[in-house]
Amino acid sequence: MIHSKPINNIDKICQQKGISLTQKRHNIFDVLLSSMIPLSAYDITDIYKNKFVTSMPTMSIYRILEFLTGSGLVHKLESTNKYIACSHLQCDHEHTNAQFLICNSCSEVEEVALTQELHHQIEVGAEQKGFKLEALQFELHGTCKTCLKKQSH
Amino acid sequence: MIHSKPINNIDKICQQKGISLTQKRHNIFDVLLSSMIPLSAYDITDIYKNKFVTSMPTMSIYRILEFLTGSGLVHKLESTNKYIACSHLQCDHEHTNAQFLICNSCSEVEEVALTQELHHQIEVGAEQKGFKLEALQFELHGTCKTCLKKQSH
DNA sequence: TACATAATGATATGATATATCATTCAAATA
DNA sequence: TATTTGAATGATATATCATATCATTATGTA
Repeated sequence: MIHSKPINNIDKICQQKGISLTQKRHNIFDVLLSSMIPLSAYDITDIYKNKFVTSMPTMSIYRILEFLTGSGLVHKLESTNKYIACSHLQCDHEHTNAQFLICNSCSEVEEVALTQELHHQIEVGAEQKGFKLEALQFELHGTCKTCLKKQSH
Repeated sequence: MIHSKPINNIDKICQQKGISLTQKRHNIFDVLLSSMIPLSAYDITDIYKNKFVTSMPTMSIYRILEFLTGSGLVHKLESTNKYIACSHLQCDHEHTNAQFLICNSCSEVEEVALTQELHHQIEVGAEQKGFKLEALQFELHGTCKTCLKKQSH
């Protein structure tokens, strides 16, 4: 179990950042926040219907996911095509350099900030090839602590 | 233009590695090798038809791509859902740690070996979280040398 | 209220991918 | 050479992920 603690002050954060969080956007964020594992837009559709009784079209969910990822509240995992709430919203630093430890066994994800040091090294490596990096997002697949323990039994 | 030089000794390499490269697998590999940019399975379907006159069902192409990626001859870019021929087949080292510089402007990709140093750092960072890494694949998005030059004009 | 703009809904369709069963090919052996 | 067997490929259906577009509704402001 590598899930991080819930975020309760999302409204305050959004107010500070000037992000307009409608009720529905808030709901989608809540669905992601309540989930132990990343969800697809269609997963969210199903969970939303159960959780909020009323249903939302998947296309609206995609739109809201786009808004939430654009605002930095949610990340999209490119390697699995799933979405996850940012677990570093409390921090005041930028989150353009995220590193995700994705467990192939239980699907849980831990979000880790990339160290300045590491980021710098990678950037310099790219620069040597004449390549200008944009935001980094590393998706590291493997096995989490809990699943490793289970396997060793 | 960051494309690497073509690989002519693919058959010899496969023989050495014990990879059974059928004509059709060879053809798919050729399509990828001839392309400056990563291709989707459906892209390959179209190109294959033109290049080899006869057509191959996309599902067969998926199967062959699975074989080729499993053999290490081809990489799948998770961030774009496209496939690319490995450009380090000549080398005798393992290619479990690849880094791709993906140009968002021209779509060309440069495959760079991850340094032992960097790999080690990342592995240790993950280990500190109790996380056991599998093969690393970093997909770095940005702008390549050529496109940067063009933009500055 | 009236207007303008942002947010959401509805519908259609495109793009990527897997599952399954049938058929063909190719190597090994009788 | 004929036969067998397993690997490779074809065909069909369908699941999954995603975007485009136009219509409608909600919200803030003059």
